[in-house]
Amino acid sequence: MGRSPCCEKAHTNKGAWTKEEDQRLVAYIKAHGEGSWRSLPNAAGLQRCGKSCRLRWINYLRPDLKRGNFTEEEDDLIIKLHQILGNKWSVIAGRLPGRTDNEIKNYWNTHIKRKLLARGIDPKTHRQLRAAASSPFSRPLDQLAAAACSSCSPETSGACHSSDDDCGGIDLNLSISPPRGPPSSSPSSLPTTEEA
DNA sequence: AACAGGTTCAACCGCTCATGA
DNA sequence: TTCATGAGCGGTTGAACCTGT
Repeated sequence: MGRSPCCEKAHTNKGAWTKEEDQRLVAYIKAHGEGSWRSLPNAAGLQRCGKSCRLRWINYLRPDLKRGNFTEEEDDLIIKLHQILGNKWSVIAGRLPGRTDNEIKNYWNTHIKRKLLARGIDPKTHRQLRAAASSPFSRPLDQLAAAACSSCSPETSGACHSSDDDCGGIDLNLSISPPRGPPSSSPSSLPTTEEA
């Protein structure tokens, strides 16, 4: 209703990015830095929506991305952070260097959800599901969080974590910090499309 | 070898938030 | 204070890939 489209759809490509598009985007950001996503496509000679460019850069082309499998430590950290923060993927991603919100969101939906269900834990509430209470794998996340933080009880863990408490060796300072450094920090390490 | 069903993940969509005029 | 615009976020989709039969 009166909402202007984010870009001129008639002249924008959609779907998978080509190598050439990736190269153009990387080259442009290398030269001019991130930002001004709306005007970037024109400036970079891309037939793409600015949003699409931003997403492609953040989720795939950024040089500081880790990629590859998540470690057990990352798994646990995601679960704990999700218990505290809920579906704040961007904030969770901010605590996991080299990981993106989209990647974590996908990983949660495909792997961790299932893992928690197998343990008899509701992935939404992080509470024990009744039916699976006797699962040999069950270890209520409440207990996990409480064990990680001596000052937390299952009932109070949420409130506790809003401070700068260091729980279980995990820095849970949740103040919003830029999830990523300046793009110009190491342009030479930009991935080539061959790597992608 | 061929097919069906399941899984993964890149990308899109629509909404809210932040900012500046 | 209000409105317009751009940026960012979370939910969802669908094509590609994998696995079992």
